Order: sequence, then structure tokens, then C-alpha cells
Amino acid sequence: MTGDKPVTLAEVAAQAGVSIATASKALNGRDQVRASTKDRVLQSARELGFTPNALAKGLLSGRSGTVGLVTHDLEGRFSIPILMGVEDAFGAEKTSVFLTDARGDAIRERYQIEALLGRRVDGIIVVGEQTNNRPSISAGIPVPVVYAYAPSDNPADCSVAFDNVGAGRLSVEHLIACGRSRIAIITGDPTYGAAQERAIGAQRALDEAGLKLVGEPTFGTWTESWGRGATRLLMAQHPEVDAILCGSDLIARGVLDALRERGLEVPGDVAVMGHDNWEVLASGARVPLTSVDMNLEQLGRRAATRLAEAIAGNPHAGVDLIEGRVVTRKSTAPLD
Amino acid sequence: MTGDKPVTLAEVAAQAGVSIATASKALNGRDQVRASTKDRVLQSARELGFTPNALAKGLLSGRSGTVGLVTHDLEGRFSIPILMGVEDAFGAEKTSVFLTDARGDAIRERYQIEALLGRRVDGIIVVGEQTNNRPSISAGIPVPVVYAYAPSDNPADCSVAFDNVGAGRLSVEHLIACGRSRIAIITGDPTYGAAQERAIGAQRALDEAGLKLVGEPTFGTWTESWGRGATRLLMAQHPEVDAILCGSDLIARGVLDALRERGLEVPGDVAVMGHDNWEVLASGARVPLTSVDMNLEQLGRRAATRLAEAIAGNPHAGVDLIEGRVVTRKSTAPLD
DNA sequence: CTGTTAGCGCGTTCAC
DNA sequence: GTGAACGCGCTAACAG
Repeated sequence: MTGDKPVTLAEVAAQAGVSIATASKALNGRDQVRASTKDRVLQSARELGFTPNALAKGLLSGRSGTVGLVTHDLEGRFSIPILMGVEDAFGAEKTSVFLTDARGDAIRERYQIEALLGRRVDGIIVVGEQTNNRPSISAGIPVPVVYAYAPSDNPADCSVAFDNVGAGRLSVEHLIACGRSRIAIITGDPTYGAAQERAIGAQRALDEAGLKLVGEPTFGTWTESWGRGATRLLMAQHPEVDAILCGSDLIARGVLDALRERGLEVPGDVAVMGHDNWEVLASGARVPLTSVDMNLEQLGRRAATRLAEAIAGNPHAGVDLIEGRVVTRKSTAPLD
Repeated sequence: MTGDKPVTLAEVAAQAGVSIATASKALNGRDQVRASTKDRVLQSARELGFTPNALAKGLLSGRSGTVGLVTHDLEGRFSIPILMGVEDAFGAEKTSVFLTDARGDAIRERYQIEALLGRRVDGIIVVGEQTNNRPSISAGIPVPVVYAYAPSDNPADCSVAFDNVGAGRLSVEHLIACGRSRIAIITGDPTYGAAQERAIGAQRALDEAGLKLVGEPTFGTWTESWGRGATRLLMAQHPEVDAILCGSDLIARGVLDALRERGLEVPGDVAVMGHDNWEVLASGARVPLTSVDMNLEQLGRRAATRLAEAIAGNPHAGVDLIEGRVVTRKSTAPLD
């Protein structure tokens, strides 16, 4: 609003009656300045509303104090918590985050990374749209890159991903703990690694418990309507089912609907479990839905931490797996 | 990965056998360079992988080519489309976007803005969490500020907000066009200006059509469960209702549930309309839900445009209102 | 303790 | 056409 040019260090120094260098030292807390002088400088800086120019500092130090965040799914609810975690971990005091959305387009991604490099970001975080592996872009990029959510296909890169196998296992263990033994799986798109891996984890947990899955895992789409349809089929073929593990909360909503229509009680007759812990869907369901939270904020924070380490000169190779956690609600309450 | 220091203009110039100044002119397309020389410079730049240092450029020009985006509701689904619109409008070619989340905390907001100013952003967009007015922060900020979603309480500021009154009107007009005349309103938290204003707009449209609202608008919370409860009350008191206008898609989902339980057909007996056009909820509903889309991406783009104008020296005062649009689905199909 | 000097990488005068 | 010199705002050596 006030069209004033930003106050420079030179002006502060002049006002305080010292040289630019002294003013710099005073403001940066170097100890080579008399206390009274330092106070005078700080006073002037405050009066003039001095804000140090991070650009100039960056030019000098070779470090801009910024990182780039390249996302592919800004619209989706997965990137956002990750993004929050990243933003949170960097805290905006020392490091600011440039946000770009490449929308699944590799050309666009390349272009945006070019722009980020022009701004001399100290590092880049790439957030994928699915949990499937994605092509590495680290080659030829002069700053550290961390892959979040979708790991890089190059094991030498640093990635932070969600433990889908573990999530499948956790879910089944929870259902078993709730006294269930005839468990079926209704999940989403089979081309998603996430869907496959969670089914695998679930199978393993069942094996270890000496149980057998009811039928085969049914894959479909990540929608309510698929949840409804798949449930009708399932209950017709396997009326003995006492628990349904769903690939997402949305699918679980459909499952709940279909069960109610069929006159079945949840969790009395059948326990239902979702995935994502999408608060508004899970809590708002007729029977509040137990679900696996992917701890995506933590994933984002971890990615940020890894990037900071790499920037500091301690790069990390391989994939960090973030564990999910079961958020228990009514839909799986133990049989009493 | 490759720990090389970024290539500088000086290196390009040396490689091409010209001075720094000439190289600069060549790369920036100034016409004071012989074509052959220019080609040579461009060639060297490409070979060395030269990326101009935006920091240095910014230092020189006094314009950083960056803007700050301060949001308060990164988690929510309102900020995201706005954010996408902003990101889209700036396009990352000339201007990059710093993202910060103040999470509703004024102290934090102040702090983050300070950090942004330190990075010499050319302007700031503040995205509010509600549509209610919010305190202005423009005073003492040396760059233009645009308020998105939640307008500033200072009419001299530039704000871009959603036209809630208009949305209420649009909704009612749509319901009337679908042959409805006994319309009721179930909406959310009465402390939200959005809820009040949309009810006002709806009332006006009814008045103009010579119709009367069935009962009073019922305010509650933005939840499915409120939608269910309010519907039971409404249908008990006013069984003549032939349309229910809801404050959100989530509420509408509850309304649909309650109507189905009561054995009422949608839209045969009662038409239902939501707000937000939250795709996954609206399309996935048992009867796909007609809803008002707030065009938030457009809102974000408009905010970005306004900011760009202000940065260019053409500030704009007052509130731009973005109109919503009705997205028609089955839940309001005209009676046949 | 404080001031002077020398750049960080680039664009922009000006002379040549 | 081309190049030398200056300065954007700041910090890190050195001098004083």
C-alpha cells in the first residue's frame, strides 16, 4: 500500500551513525560490536521497519533458503496433508516453499523444475499422485530431490512413501482383535499399487492367524457405487462374512449403505473398515467408520526433514516407509 | 545430485568468447548483437546448461517475480481450488508462488508475512477460511495485497469473494424452473455469513416469484447428521414440501438419506439441491445431487489477475464477486 | 571494536 | 556491434 521502497541496511547504518558493516554485524548478533552500538542499530532498524533482503543474502551465500514443491494432485486430498507437513516442517522462518502443480504432465513438471532452479531453490520435493513408483528426475538436477508418496523408481534416490502392505496387515489385525474371522476385501482400482499391496498385507496377516480370506479380494473403482454393488454380490455369495475390509472410506460408505439396505447390523452382523480416515466421511457415516489414517502430514514432515538433511550434506538413499494407524470408531466395535 | 555449482553468465560469455554484457544482450534477445554472435552465445549457454539466476535479477530490478499466498485453511477443500487458480494464473513462468499456512492464527499470519516481505515478494494474496469479512492487513505492507474468499473489512482494499446472495437466488430459480413451489431451506452454522446470505438470496428470489418459503430456514451445523435430523423435523411439520435447498452437499447427503428412509422419492416427491459441488459427494450420492459450484478456481485466477494488475501499478479497490453456477444432476430433474 | 574493500550474478548505461 | 564499469543489498575478510 505504502509505495515506499524497502529500507536498506545502508539507511539503517546512516540513521545509527555507523558503517554498513557494523550495522550488519549488530543485526546478525556478531559479538564484535559494543553493546551500546548494537542497541543503537537495532533501534534504528526497528524505527525504519528494516527487513533484511533475503535475495541479496542468497546471492551472496549461494543458498536461497527456499525449496520447491512439485505436486501432481493439488486437487486431491492426498497431496494437501503432505503439503501441510512439509510447510510445517520448514516453518517459513528459515525456509520458504514454492508451490507448483504439474498436474500429471511430465513436460510441465520439467518446465516447472527449470523455473525453480532458476530461482535457485536449495532442494525439491516431488509429490506423486499415486503410490506407484514414478520415474526419477534427479539426473541433471543440481540440488537434492526427495520423492514423497510416490517413490522414485531409482533406489539411489531418497523417497518417503506410505507402507501399504503394513496397512493391510494392521487392518486385518484390528478386525481379528475385534473377534472377526470371516473377512472379505472390497477395494479399488487394481492398477493402483496401493490396492494390491494392501491386499497382500491383509493376506499375510490372515495367513499368520491361520485364517482364510472369504472369497477373493474384489477390485473395482474408488467409488461409493462400487462399494454398494460389490457388497450385494459378496453377501449373495458369502453370507457368512462377518467383516469387510474396504480400500477406501468412500467404498466403505457404499458398503455400509448396502448392508443397511439388506437389513444387516454394523458392527453386530458385519464389521466394516475403511481406509484414508477421511474425517468428514468417516465420522459422518450412519455408523461412524473405523479407518486407517495414513499419517500423511508425518509423511510430509519426514520428506522435509530428509530434504533438509540432504541440503546440509547428508543425503539419504532408499525409501522411508511411513506407518499408518487405525482410528477406531463404531463400525468395528468388538462383539460384546 | 551433480554437486556442480550453477553456471554463471560469465562462464557462458567466456566459452563464447564474448564479454558478459554481450552475452546478456544475446540471451535477452536485445537487437544490438550480430546474429552469428548471438547464436554462439545461445549455443554455449545450452551446452553449459546455463540457468539465469533469478535472485540476482531480482536484486537488480527490485522485483522478485514472486508472490506470497497466505492461507488459513489448507486442510479444507475451499482453499485448494483457489490456490490452483492462483497457481494457474501465474503460470510459474514469470511469477512463482510462495505458499504459507497461518492456520487461523493472526500472530502466525503476521510472522509469515514478515518472512515473505523479507523474500521481497511483489505482492500477497490472503485466502480466508470463511466468507465472513476479515481484518485488513494492508496497512504498513509495502506491496499490494489481495484478499480472496474472505473479503477485507476495509473497502479500500482489493478483495475477490463469492456471491452468496446470488447463489441463493440461482438455487431457488433453478428449483422453480424445475416446477417446485414449496421450498424449504436446511443450512449450516448461522454464524457463517455464507449461510445467512444464501438464505437471503433465496428469499428474494422467492419473493419475486410470488412464493413463500416453507417454514423458516433452519440453521445447524455443516454435517450429514444435521441434514438427517433437520429433515425429519421438517417433514413432520411440513409434509407438503416439494424441494429442499441445502447449505452444503454434506448436509444434502443427510437430507437424501432421511428422505429415503421415509420412503420419499427424489426427485419425484421432493427435489434436493446442495452447495459446493463437491464432486465425490454429489456424484456418488444415491440420487446424484444437483449443486452450486462456487467456481473457486476462477476466484483464484481473478485474485491473481487483480494482484498482477496492482503490481503493474493499476490497483483495484472494492470487492469482486464471483458468480456460482448450478450443476444439474438427477436430484432436481424436472417433473415429467 | 569499527570502517574499508571486495565481491555474489546480472542488466544497464556509456564509451569504444 | 561490443566491452568496461557501475550498482542492486548484503556479508566476509581484512585494516585501522
